[in-house]
Amino acid sequence: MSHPLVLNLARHDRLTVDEERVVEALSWRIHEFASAEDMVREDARPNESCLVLQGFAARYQILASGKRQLSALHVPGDFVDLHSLLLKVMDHGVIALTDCTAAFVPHEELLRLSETHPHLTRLLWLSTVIDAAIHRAWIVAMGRRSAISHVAHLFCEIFLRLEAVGLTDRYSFYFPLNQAQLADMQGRSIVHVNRTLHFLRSKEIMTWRDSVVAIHDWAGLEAIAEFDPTYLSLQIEPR
Amino acid sequence: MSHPLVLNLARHDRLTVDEERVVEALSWRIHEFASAEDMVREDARPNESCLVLQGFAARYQILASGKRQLSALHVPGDFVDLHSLLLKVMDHGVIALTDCTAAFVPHEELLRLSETHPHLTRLLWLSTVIDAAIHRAWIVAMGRRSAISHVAHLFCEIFLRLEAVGLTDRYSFYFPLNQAQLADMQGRSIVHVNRTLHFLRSKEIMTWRDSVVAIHDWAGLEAIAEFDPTYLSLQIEPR
DNA sequence: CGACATATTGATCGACTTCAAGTGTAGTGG
DNA sequence: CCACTACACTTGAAGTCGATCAATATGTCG
Repeated sequence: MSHPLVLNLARHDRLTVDEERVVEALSWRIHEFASAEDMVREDARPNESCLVLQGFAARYQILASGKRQLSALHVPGDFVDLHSLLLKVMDHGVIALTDCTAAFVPHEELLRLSETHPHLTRLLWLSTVIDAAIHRAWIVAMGRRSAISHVAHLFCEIFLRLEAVGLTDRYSFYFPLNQAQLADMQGRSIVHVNRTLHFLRSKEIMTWRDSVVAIHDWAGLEAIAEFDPTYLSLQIEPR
Repeated sequence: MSHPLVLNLARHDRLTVDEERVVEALSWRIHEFASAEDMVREDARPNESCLVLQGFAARYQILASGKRQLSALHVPGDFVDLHSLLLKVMDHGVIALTDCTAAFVPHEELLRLSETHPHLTRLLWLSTVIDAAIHRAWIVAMGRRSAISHVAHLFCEIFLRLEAVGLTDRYSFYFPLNQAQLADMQGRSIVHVNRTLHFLRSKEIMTWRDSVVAIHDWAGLEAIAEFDPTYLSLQIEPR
């Protein structure tokens, strides 16, 4: 069984045996978080970066009014907090949306790796660039898609990302979030998210009950979302 | 006079003389674009990356309905299309919002640089990570700020980014875009952007006439935007 | 006839109005 | 925590009006 980060990077380009060893030799510190706990705090200056092993996490910011916006959702295998390696100061927080297990690695070791392993470095770089591509897809969805198309787009994305890490079962997957968390991803009210879910259910496109999402009409969902998976970079290429 | 990319990178960390030489030795190809021309096309697989020398550019996506959303604004000095180096396929297009001059550098040379100059590589990586941080700020603004706060936030950001490259004059700057382009950044209609600008004008906070933005009450603008410049990473630090 | 000034036209943009649709707030009950 | 209702507010769509500017046409004068 390979290390989760090896599996993550190997989804975009082949790794050499040496590169796999280097990743596995990093000193990973495992830590568990309860749902709603901060994994990384906003404005902090972390000296390690974290990877999600189990559970769902999200990047977030809170406004003075108390309103919260999630700017990214992270699933098992994602190297969530690689950004802090270079940003130094967190512009956002990372929160556990469910109980989570995370692995932390010291920035110092990642810096050393960047001095000696250019190809591995580019793959780490890639993972932050994919984060940015996903951010852009969210911006487009928030700005120009209807509420229904937006939520459909999000479920298309989540499905493909979970499928890539083997966490789907045909067209359904375990998704133990609540509608308030989904509303904070969409930048809409809970009531309105509820309305859009009601619509998708009534059209027999998808359901979400007891923490399980079941997509009954993938083609229909994709069509409503005008979904194009290019931005997820789910192909192996020399990088 | 240093190369624009040297100036860009040196805003976040010191460069050695050797590093400056390496950047300047890259084979830059200069190209001019008329307003509304594509600098990089969506779905393309570019083999070079481009930097904005003059003018304003933006990342964008177009939906089937014809609606357009800009996911980033780029000002002179920005290494806009570094993302394509690792993404390979463009998930978005880059368009000139005004007449623009851009400099292109082959991916091949950037790859070679990444093999030999780890510190420079990290600074290039940083520039993409800052793009991501700006994307997050936009997501938060689109999702949870009022239309007025959103537009105020955008003008705070643009002001600081232009100030960093010496393109401001006290609290005013040349900004030759139109309200339709601003609407496509905000994900709102032209009419509503017009309403928000009217509000800011009526409160004597800022004006935008004849392609010149003048901020009359910076503190007021910052307050409406709840602006925190952390995400722009405008400090020099070892990275 | 050419040189120059004055209209006409069309395109673009900003400002504004009206009305309809989308969305949020507050509250209920399961 | 989900589902739903009622009502108010925010925002969008469509359209009008006026200002500006460039390109073209027209007119006047030497």
